[in-house]
Amino acid sequence: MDIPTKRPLGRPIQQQDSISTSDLILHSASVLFMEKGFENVSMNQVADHSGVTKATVYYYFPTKTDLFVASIVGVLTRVNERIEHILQGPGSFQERLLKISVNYLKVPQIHMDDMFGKIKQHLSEEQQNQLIHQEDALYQTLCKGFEEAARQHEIVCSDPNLAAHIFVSMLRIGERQYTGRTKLFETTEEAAESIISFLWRGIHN
Amino acid sequence: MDIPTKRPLGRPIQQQDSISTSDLILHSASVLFMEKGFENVSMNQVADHSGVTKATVYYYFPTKTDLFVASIVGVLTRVNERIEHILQGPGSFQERLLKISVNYLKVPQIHMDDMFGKIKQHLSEEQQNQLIHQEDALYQTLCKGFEEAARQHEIVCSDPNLAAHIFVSMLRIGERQYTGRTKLFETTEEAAESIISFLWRGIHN
Amino acid sequence: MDIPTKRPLGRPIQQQDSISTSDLILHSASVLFMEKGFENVSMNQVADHSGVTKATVYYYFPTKTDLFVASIVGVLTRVNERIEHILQGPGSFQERLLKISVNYLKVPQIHMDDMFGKIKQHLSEEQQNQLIHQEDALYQTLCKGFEEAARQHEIVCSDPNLAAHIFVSMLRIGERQYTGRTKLFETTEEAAESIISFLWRGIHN
Amino acid sequence: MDIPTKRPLGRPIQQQDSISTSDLILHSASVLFMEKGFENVSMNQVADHSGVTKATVYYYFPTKTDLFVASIVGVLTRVNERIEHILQGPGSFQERLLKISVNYLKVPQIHMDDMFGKIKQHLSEEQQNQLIHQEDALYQTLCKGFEEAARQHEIVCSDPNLAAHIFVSMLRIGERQYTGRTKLFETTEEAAESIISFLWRGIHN
DNA sequence: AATGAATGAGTGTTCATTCAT
DNA sequence: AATGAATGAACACTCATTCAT
Repeated sequence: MDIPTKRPLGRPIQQQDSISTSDLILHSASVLFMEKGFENVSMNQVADHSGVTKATVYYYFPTKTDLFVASIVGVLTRVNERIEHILQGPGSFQERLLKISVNYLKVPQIHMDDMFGKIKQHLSEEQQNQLIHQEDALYQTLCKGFEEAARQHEIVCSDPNLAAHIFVSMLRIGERQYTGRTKLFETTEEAAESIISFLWRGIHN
Repeated sequence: MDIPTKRPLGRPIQQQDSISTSDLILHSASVLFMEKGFENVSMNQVADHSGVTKATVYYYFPTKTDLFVASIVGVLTRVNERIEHILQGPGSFQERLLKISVNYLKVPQIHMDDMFGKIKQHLSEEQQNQLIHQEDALYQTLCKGFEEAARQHEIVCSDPNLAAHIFVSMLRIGERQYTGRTKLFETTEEAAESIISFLWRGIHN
Repeated sequence: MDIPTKRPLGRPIQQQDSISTSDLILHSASVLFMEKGFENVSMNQVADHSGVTKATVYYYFPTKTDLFVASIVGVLTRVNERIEHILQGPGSFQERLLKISVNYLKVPQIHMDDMFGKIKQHLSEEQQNQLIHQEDALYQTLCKGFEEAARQHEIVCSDPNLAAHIFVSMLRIGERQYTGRTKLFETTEEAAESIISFLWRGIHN
Repeated sequence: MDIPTKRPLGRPIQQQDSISTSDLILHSASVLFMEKGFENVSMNQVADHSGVTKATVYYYFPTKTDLFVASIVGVLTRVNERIEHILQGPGSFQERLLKISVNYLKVPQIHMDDMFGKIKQHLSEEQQNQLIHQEDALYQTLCKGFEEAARQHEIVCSDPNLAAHIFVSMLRIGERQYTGRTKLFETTEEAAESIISFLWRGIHN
């Protein structure tokens, strides 16, 4: 019988340089939500994964959807920052896009739009807006990247916003693991390269 | 108070030329599953939507996942037939692809791959295979279309399989309704055209 | 896909020397009920085990309890006949009792009285009486055996009815398989002998 | 219409010196399980009988079988203590055995072995072991009683373990209420005396 | 004689949420 | 700040039974 390390009641002594309980929960939540999706994660699971009790989770996040929104917004924010950083870095546009692709593909199931369609029903308008806003920010970052690249004549692109969306959409196929017999790509890197290469050329003759 | 037309117990009087109960359920199920996703549809909802009792649903489909698989396989099969039919029809490849896009986009949330990632956990290996097989069939149909078009020199395409996947991936952005301020497209047709046009050219200079 | 050998509708051609459907069901039922107990056997299981449909089971037995009573009465009747036959056979009383014990112990879980306590709640008075009557018959058969043996001075026994009940009760310990570390008996025969021997020292003169 | 005193949501106001909810449930459960048997008691019934909701029952006992095991182990433990206490008390062995019998017979359907056969299928190995262990403890207590009595020359008994089992087995007939016309005993006390008397003639010297 | 289709009432279990401490 | 105890509503699934064929 292993005694579960029960926290004493009351406010715990704040450990120096230990992350706050709320961040702890947020982190657990985003991991779980991204892995399993909204409906397949229970507040109990979040609590267990965080090492706190369910009531504590509720202390910080009044509802499950609040927790969901907060955790996804957090992830999107970090991804956005990462993309921005890469875009402002060195290299040709194609090289930077490749870097983004690889990074993006390594975040499991970040493709929020998939979720949104089905999860919308659970969210308040306010909560939807929060998510949409954050997602938009991400697309705008990419959009600006395409715009700048067009201005520099690195690419030809009449609708950079569309390009941004199509780019993200295409990335998704890099995740396909379950494709029956013929695996599409061997590695994340290969996937990224193929996709970028396709994006560049299209199928015209 | 509206009295719900309750069926009596026991076997109902055989109605001539009315669709079978099992097809009725299957239809309700596919509508609901595609609209809300696996977890957000309860067997009770399917039953209500079909106008039968939950027990009747279970009479035909032993588990929820069985119902899910059966209904999705049905949808995929019909979509596949439709695509095949369009591909074998008249018009340039681009025109036919456009037709497919419009059709495809009108089926709400047919994008199974999104689901799979999260739903996998609920399915037996056998059930996963069924779904994968059906999805593969669809991609193969498209793949053949790209191959043939390449042979006819309508397009240039070194990897028709990849092209098929990318095509489907791109279609997905046609569904984006919730994109905050700037709606991407006004109509399904416009979406289809923009996407096809992008697919054709890519972003190269 | 194996096609289940579906019987055609309507009355089947009566096979010569094939047992009647009703007996078939009765047999399956008694096997299942004795193995798992009343509550753990569903009408569906009985139907499957019999190779007929549930509706057919209901055609012969209007309710589950009716089927239960009929099947148990059948078993008890056969056991009673068997005991009577042994008692009227050759050998000393002790030898015949031993034979009964071994036979009895090989019928799994014939100890109806255990069941009765819990199953009573499901049975109508009439059904309870049927079972009780059949059980009584069994005890009376044994009782007469003890009486006769006392008259023949093979045993000393002031209350043969009590002796009969105690005898059956004792037999029950022969079934104990799950007794933790120390198994009580190695074989059915050993169990029967030990029990009879114990019983004897209680009824000898 | 009697308004059922509904508890409000959330943690209830701490009542001083009132038994814990978990004990309350345990008590209800053991009463019900012993009266009706495992399968005929629903979690809803346990909840109603305890005056809590089903969810509360699940708060303390994760599954029905867990509740069952916990409640039976509790009963067996208490019975064991009671027997031990009587055996260590004053009086001849026969007198003490009589006391045990009367006590034992007043606990309805404590005869676990009956249950086990049928209930096994629902229990995990671990759970079965718990039950078996507790039952064994009880038989060992009795066994030691028989051993000690033999050492004191109060009885003659070559196999005290067998004697313990047979003793318990015999007690069972004291419960027979449903024996058709001829009731075996009028009172519990009479039953106990008859059984002990019968047992004695089997172990006297 | 035997069946296929349907049902109503339950079962065990989970979950998001609430509240006194 | 954090918790333990409790709830109401739902969920997937089962079962004995009914009835037109």
